[in-house]
Amino acid sequence: MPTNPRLPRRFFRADAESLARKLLGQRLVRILPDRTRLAGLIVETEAYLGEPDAASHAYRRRRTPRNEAMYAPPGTSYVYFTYGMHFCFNIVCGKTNEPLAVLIRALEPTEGQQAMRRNRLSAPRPMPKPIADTALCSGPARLCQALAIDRSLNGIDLTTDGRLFLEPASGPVADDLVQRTPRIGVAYAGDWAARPLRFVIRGNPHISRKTVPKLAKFR
DNA sequence: ATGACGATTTACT
DNA sequence: GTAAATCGTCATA
Repeated sequence: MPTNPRLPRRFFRADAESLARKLLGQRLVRILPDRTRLAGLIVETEAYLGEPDAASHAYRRRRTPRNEAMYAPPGTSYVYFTYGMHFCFNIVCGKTNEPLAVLIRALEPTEGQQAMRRNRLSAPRPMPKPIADTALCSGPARLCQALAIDRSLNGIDLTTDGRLFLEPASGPVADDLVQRTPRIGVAYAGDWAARPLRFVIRGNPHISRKTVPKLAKFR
């Protein structure tokens, strides 16, 4: 049976800012072990620029077991565990050995919302009320939970793997629909905290925050 | 071996 | 608006 086209390797062979911009409107697809297909359109991303970027896990070319996947070829996944309970999913870009990545921060769910909701209702904590569609994948850890993305998907090749990949969706998002803001949760990064490296589809209800973050304290 | 911290989310005032 | 949850990771020693 025919398989849908995917974004090819060359799509990811780009600097992090360009890729973060180009990923808006593209489709992220997750196939579960039972063959359930989950998918959503990317509506929020953040670029992490590697060596010079104080907010990046690869700042000063730091290389540890955790972030090893950042040094892999473009189109590799980088999934990391944080705050003792959450996973976040990135797409590695640039060239091999150049630790650039784009964090996927929110999706507009398009397929498998029922299964997503089921995934969200399990760990780490049950939720009291039904989850609105706009809250299903509106945050980097939420979307990982909804799509059942965990450590087992770290370092995989998104251009060939059958479990997690990207498909081209509606054409490029128009420039006037793209809004840039500072990145979320990187106040520790000094000057880099203020750089407008977060990309969102303006006004989309599935993004993680409604308002532009204000700059928190330095240190 | 130890301790400080985190590319977050949720509940609660 | 503030704080708790929760533990792998990494720098330091």
